[in-house]
Amino acid sequence: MSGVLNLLFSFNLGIMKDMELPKAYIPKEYEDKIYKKWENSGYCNPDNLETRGQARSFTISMPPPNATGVLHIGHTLGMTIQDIMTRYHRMRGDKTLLLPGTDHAAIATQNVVEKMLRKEGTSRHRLGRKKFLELTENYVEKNKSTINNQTKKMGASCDWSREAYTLSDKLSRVVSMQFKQMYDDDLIYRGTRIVNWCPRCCSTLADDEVEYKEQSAKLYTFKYSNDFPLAIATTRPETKLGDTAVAVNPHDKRYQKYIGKTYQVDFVGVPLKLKIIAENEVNPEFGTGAAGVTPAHSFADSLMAEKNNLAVKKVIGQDGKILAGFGKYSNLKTKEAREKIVEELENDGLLESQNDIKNNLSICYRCHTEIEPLPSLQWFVAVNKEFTLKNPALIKKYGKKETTLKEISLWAVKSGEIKIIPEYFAKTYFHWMENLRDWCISRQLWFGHRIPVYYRKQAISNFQFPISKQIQNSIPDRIGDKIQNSMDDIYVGVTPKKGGGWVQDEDTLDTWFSSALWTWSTLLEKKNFEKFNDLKEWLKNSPDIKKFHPTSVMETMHDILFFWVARMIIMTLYSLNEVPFKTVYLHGMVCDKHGKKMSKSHPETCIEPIEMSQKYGTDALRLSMVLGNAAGNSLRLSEQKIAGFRNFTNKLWNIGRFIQMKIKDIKDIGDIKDIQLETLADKWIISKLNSLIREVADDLENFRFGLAGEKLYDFTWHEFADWYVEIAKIQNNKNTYLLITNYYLLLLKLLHPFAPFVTEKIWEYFGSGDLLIIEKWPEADEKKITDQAEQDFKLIKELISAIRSWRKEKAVQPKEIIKIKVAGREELIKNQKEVINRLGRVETEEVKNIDKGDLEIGGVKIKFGNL
RNA sequence: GCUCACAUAGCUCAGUUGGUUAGAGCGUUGCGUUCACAUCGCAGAGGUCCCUGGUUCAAGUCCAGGUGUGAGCACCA
Repeated sequence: MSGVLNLLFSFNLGIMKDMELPKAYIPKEYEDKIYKKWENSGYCNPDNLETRGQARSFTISMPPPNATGVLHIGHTLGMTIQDIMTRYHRMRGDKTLLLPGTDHAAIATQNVVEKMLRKEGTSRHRLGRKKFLELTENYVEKNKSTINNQTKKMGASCDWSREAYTLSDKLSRVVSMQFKQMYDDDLIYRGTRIVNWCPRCCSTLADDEVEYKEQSAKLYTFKYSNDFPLAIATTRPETKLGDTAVAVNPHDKRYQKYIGKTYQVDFVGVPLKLKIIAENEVNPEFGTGAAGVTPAHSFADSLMAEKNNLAVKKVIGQDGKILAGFGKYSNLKTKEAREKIVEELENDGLLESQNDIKNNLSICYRCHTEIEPLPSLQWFVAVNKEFTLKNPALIKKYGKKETTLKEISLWAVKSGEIKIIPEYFAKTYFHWMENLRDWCISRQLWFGHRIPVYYRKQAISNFQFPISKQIQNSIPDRIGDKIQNSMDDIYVGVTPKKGGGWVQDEDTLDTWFSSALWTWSTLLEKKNFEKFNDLKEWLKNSPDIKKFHPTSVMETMHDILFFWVARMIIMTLYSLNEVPFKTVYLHGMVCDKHGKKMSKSHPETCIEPIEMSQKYGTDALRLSMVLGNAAGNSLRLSEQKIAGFRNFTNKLWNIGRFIQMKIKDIKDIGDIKDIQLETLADKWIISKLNSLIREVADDLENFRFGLAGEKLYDFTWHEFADWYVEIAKIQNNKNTYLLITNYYLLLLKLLHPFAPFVTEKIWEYFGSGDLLIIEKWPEADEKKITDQAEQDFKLIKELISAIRSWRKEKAVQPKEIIKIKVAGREELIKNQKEVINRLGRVETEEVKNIDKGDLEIGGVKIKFGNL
């Protein structure tokens, strides 16, 4: 009996006698106070629990919410899962850290602030960079505290002493160091590439910031000129001013004779030099089977241009207008130029046809302006360039020293160094990683990490924001060349270059650049961090890195697998030569009950976490996030579901009330060792409970949170409360109540990760005097798991159900005397006579063995399976 | 176009490496206040596990094909 009953030693009857549990659990009266208790205890900081001999470490870096607004229900889902893992591991005695923080979210935040300015009739340009940034920081500061308060409301047991912010001085320093190191290793370069350019925002956009809108367009089929043999088809004739080739499929018999030839043509008054090239990508079925190649304004064409060493001719400028040098078309908007060109082709008899087609238009996700792909001078991370690994441990596992960011990042997941849950997302990851292009990391924004690059003054005349016209004219002829910087002098470094004509790059970094470092930038030593100029030195002097990195689990929504998760893998493998986390757990999207995404633009579909927490309690909200859901799946949520779990927390509470009431009558606890487990029900419940302990731990270790929660829910309500508590009333003796108390306390522990508030509150009445949050996680006693007891009791349950059903059907009055005839097991049934009588509300007089038929109650034969 | 996931009760979904009679919550029908709980209890109704074929002693689970739904990526000149 010892394992489970040891609890009784710390069991304090005195507390219980003085305070009585109120009739119903009212979460909002307790939750804030309980969170304060956890905070004040210091238990969420693993440093304070070091005496517990922690062997394993368990770390989660919480995905930092954008500092733009308030938490939504999606955050609640993530935080709940993270906190379940955290509380479980903390109770297991692991060195456990849940690290909170916020993300400056450059583009999103700047966008929100700019919108506010617009409302006030001003703009960031009118305010100036310094003023604008001050304003934005104030705004962020306000949001950060809202977010932190809401995180607390959700019960996240994170270590606030380690709270981080991506744009803090400390993390900004890390970002600069990372940039410099990568620059020195030739993994960051400045070059001219085709980028997604929004003419309205005057900024580059990342590939994932581009949205697509289906539209109907006109597909024009025409010849460039009369002396050119092929007709081409395009929806954008104006870009054809920049064509330098025509591509055909190498297997297309119609055009094979032209391949390799070069033609000089006069296209609507503009001279073009066109080479006929062969490309497998060209679909002979589409249009005429010949495609005009515009290297400067199409991603696909720029690749062809690179392969075939074609000239790049820019047609459209950053303002979305045709550049100078194109005669009457210059300075026209693209649409105007298109119309004019089509008209001219028609007049010249070159236009063969125009057909309506549907195609996808790329638009800016912020302002929905049409994106212009155009070449621009930007900073990039080279994903295919070789670099040398330094960490012997990684080299040993990986098998060689030389690698590229793409290769090593693919390897990390393929080799199992990083495990993705659910597994099928690994395929998505591979697909994305294999097709990854160099990552454009510069943004023409103000809010963010300023690029730590400084140029000499005399060179600056060539480089000002917005990128000047002069630059446009200095586009090199070949895409993909690493530009030889036209600046006289360039300096990349952590400490600013001041004076001497040095001026810093105007641009900022993609927000994902800083969040890619999140798992370890947050763990770097905070004290006197300014003294570190070198990342290696800083890492070496950061004890938290040794203790907590690689982190254990990255828990986040699957939509940022690429933008964030993949980039953490890339950047961390590079700078630390280790993985950022061992497991990636991806949750799905929270939808309304109709399966629609909850969106801010439709407030009626949104379920607000704080409102739900107030109404039903955070525990109910948390349970509704986890139970009935599995990794990766979207979660349909309704208020009704949350209300259902509120009922559960109340049930749990009321079991406590019952126990409290009963235990009060017991004056003398006596010696625990004397407690005997005698009845079938006793043996059954302890067997069940130990199975439960084993299964819940197994589920939690294997990230099956929904299953673990459902088992706990089911056991608590439908085994413990519905059966064992009812039988305890029958057995009605001290031993039973002491046992039931112990089992209840065990249950509180098992439920604590899922429903931390109600369990902690009940623990106040029943517990050891210390907080439940650090109680030891129960271990299953395998010896107590007995199939026989479970089978036998299952039979009794079924028999009682059969009797109840029979009583109902026959409208039998309580206490009626019945005869039960069974085929076998009559001894067992005789032994359980009292339980059967009380729970079945009958009086059994006779239990007889019969030869035929399964079961007969009161002369009625009943279908019965398990005898 | 490419890739992936999903399809189980009226609704929302669980179902781990194939293994007793396929489960839960909500809803629904009937009964019920026995002193923890009506935020409760008891009982009931409700399923061709999308279709077809295959592997197996055994398939909701594995394989192939089909149908439907959703998602991600690419984007076509």
